[in-house]
Amino acid sequence: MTAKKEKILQTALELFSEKGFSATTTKEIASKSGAAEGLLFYYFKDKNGLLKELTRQFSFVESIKEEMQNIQELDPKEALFKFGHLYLDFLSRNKHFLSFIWSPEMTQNREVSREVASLMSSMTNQAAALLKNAINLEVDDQRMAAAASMLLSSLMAYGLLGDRIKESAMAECDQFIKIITDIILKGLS
Amino acid sequence: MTAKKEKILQTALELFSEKGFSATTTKEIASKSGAAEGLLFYYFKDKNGLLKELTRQFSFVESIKEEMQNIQELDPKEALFKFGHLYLDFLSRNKHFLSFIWSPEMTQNREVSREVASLMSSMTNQAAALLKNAINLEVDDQRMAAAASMLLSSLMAYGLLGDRIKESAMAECDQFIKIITDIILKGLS
Amino acid sequence: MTAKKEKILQTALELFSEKGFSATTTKEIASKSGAAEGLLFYYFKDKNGLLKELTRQFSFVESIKEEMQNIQELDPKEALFKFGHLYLDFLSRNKHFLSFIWSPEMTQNREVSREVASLMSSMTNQAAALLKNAINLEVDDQRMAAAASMLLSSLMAYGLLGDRIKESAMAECDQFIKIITDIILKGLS
Amino acid sequence: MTAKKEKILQTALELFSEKGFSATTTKEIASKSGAAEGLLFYYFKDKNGLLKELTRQFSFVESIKEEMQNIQELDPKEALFKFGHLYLDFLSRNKHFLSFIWSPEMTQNREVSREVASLMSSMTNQAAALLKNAINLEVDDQRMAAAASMLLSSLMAYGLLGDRIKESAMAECDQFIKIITDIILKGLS
DNA sequence: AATGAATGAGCGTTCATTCAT
DNA sequence: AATGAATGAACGCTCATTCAT
Repeated sequence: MTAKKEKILQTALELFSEKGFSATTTKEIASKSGAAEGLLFYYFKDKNGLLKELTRQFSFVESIKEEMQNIQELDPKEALFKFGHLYLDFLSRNKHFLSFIWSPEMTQNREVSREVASLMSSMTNQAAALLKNAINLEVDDQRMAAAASMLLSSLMAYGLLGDRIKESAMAECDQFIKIITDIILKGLS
Repeated sequence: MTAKKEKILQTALELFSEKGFSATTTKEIASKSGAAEGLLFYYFKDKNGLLKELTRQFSFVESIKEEMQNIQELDPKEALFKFGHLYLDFLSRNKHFLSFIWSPEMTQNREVSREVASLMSSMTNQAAALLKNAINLEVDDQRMAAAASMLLSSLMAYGLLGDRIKESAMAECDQFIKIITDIILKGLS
Repeated sequence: MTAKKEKILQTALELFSEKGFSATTTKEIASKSGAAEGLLFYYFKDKNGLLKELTRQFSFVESIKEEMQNIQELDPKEALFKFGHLYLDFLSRNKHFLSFIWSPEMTQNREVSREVASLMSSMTNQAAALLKNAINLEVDDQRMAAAASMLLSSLMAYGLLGDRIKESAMAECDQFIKIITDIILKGLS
Repeated sequence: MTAKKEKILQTALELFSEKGFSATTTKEIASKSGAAEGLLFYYFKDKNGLLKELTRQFSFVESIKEEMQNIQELDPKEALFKFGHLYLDFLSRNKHFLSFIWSPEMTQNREVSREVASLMSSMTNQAAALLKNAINLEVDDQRMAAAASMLLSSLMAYGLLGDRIKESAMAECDQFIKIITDIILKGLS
């Protein structure tokens, strides 16, 4: 992919995340990325095409998946901790884009919604698998699914809302992950 | 306040929540609320004025605080369950509006942010208090804060992201609340 | 209908006739008619809506129909002559618009084509009826239809192509009508 | 001339005739003719250059003049019929192109206009000559010119407007030619 | 000769906003 | 208080055209 195309995508990502989709103009994307406005349409057909490409790429940020390979070999509890860490990293790196993806104007968009749903589903499955490894007992499916969802949503709230809700008593990152995985594992047994 | 002004505000709230601020046109608000386009500007000066007026009357925030009054008198575990139920109801009722508030185009608005932070803080405190009542042991503050956050964020994910994440194994509402409070209480002890 | 709407229509008619549909810009129509560009879309939805309205009105130029009432009472041959005259007038008044209507970009347009077909069909019928009155014999349908078509197309060629083909030997208007009606009537008997 | 240049010209002629000049894009011409967009400008300088080159080679005009050579030797009435047939063929073959030539966006082009006028004039002369041969009497010039014009314009209307006017009673091609030549000849005598 | 990425003026259209009534 | 015709800046997008290769 050419450098100019890449630059347009990156600039669009920044602006959409910062101001929203409708509030970002194609002229703004073009001038900030140093390309002619026409080029944007030459590559992506229209403004929505740009968005589509962006969410497609974002879902490909299964760069986490690569590191998941190494995780499998760790001690189960450490693996869970490491997973929490990776997820939190991912969240903080894509903070703005995630809040963009969940905004009303995106929730209405079919393409985007589909990508997001598939991403979330794969994350939940991974979390459930790791939890299963970390405890020795059989746990019924509903309980397992709820536990996986708890893990992810607690991390998500911590990571995304972070600055806004951080109470005085709230633990630091590592500490927080340890506490919630501990509570969940104890709670499941 | 006249009925027409009220109607415009309500319609605007609905549309902003559903489609976002920029993606909603004044013409749409006017026609859906049965007012002439000009009236909107007569009352609120401009589109931003409408939004400002809207954020000034977060009546919905008060509504949940009131509902939570009578919880205190229940049996601790029942109180916790009831709390989860009320919160989930609140979330699903204001689903769109909450996602609107958190969208990029709104997070720049200081007034909105402050209001929401105060709501979340008060909910976390209440959750922590209810959890404390429901277990008999002393728990250290960080653990307690983490547990309260887990409870709220799990419910939030369940309520807000609902349609997007609901796995086949995911429990129904009541069942879900029971499972997560159970896990948290067991996990804390 | 407001004066401004009328002015826009008239200006559009002139410009479309002169330069064609695609080659005429909405900005040009707006500025030449003294209206804001937005007004054009307020009244007609889009550029095509303007065109549609124009052809609808044009077909209503059955103003000829009113004068056709008076024709019925004349002597048959005089009626035929008068009809030729009216038709020639109509052609010369709408010369440019007619050549516009038959241009490739309009022939592709369904709406326009339908209007034109209905106009032509009604003209042919009237011509056939008048011819029938002017001769006393029975004539078979195909011959009659061909004669009516001859009458109209001869007048059309005379009226529309006029300036371009006028041969030195070509008769003046009245004379021309007399000659061709005479030839047709003689030819039919 | 290279095959590619030829292909571009031919494709442009087709598209201009079908959709009009302004409504045809250079991109469309390029892709349909299998050439790169740039090549079009390399050969013809700009879009107008393409059009100019196109009008310079009205080969189709020559084609009909040649075909008309051998008519002279036939029996007068047969010659007249054959003439009508050739003319009608010519019209239907070049239908789109002729309507393109007559559209508002083209009538401004002097070169085109001149070429067409010369064609029409030569056709009218030939028609008059054939008519003169087919009847034995002397006919005055105006009557003769009118009759020739009737013949040509009736055929033109039949050929060009064809689809738009064809009434249920309208005769088939051969039949139509016979009827109108018959009417004209009878009408002249 | 031939390509196609890149350009930017200008297109049709939208929309917040004004204002006479 | 209430209307809706009227405005024009700015939007997303198209297109003829250029130019490095």
